[in-house]
Amino acid sequence: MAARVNLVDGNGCIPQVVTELCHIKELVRQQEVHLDGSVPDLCKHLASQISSIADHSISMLSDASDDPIFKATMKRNKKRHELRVSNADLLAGDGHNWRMYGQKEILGAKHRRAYYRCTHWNSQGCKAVKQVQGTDEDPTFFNIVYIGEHTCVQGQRAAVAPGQAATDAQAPEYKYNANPGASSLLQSLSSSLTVEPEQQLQGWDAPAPFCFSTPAMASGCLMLESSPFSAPSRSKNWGVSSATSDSNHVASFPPFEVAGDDAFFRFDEADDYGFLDDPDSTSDVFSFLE
DNA sequence: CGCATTTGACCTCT
DNA sequence: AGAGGTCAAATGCG
Repeated sequence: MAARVNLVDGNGCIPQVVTELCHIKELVRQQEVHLDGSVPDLCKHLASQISSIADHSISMLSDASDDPIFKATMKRNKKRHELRVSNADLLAGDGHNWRMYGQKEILGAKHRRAYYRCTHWNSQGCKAVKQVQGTDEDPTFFNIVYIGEHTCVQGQRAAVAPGQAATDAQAPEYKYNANPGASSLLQSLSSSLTVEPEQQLQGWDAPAPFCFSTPAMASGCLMLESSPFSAPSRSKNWGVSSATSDSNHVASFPPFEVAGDDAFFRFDEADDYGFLDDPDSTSDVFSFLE
């Protein structure tokens, strides 16, 4: 199974999560939170992921009203919902069938934007459309923009990533709520902290929350839960190197590689704030790899 | 042969 | 006028 980490703040308060993300991002930037240990790649990747996703999510929440596409879309009275997903999530699909109807080079973007329409747009007049574009900063992540709502009645099927054949893997659709920005934020975090099965460490037991703390906040916890999103079919190897299929070696491919048995991980502030001050608690970090 | 994808042209909007 | 979005013929694949 693939681990999925969902962000849960202490009070279930989304604005507080955003505030905490701002703190984390700033601390990482100022190197007040620095990471050490025998698995520096893991530490660096976690820090960089948190920082980049926080940056993206924060800007998404604050700038959406200035986005010309957003404005144009709102003019047409169509609901627009944006989120960032990993390639694994893209392959797992959003539960609907989509048919690509065009691709376009976008000015200033490294990757082309693909345009998808619900396969039932013709038969049932479903108006749902989505746009998929690889992010500039991380080619393994995609920005997905959903425009309009499904009016079709269909069986839930996995969507198809650009250039990929459909998979039989079934995945529940992404759950949206009345706060698309906040929902996207949480989904961005969740998808960015996905761990592929090959990257699991052996020997860790039941999942425990991976907690982080900064001086400016009480606490935030990345709670492991049974994923509402399914892992992609391994046979598709979406984004994975062409290593032999029976190999357990994962390519140098995000989220990260993990090696070594004596892993050690801590935030410097951990002692002051009561997290990860016990060598055994290093399992808190790695347990979410299960 | 049917369906999905690709791709260049055309349309719309700012 | 330029950029983004859509159309539709060509192409590929099962």
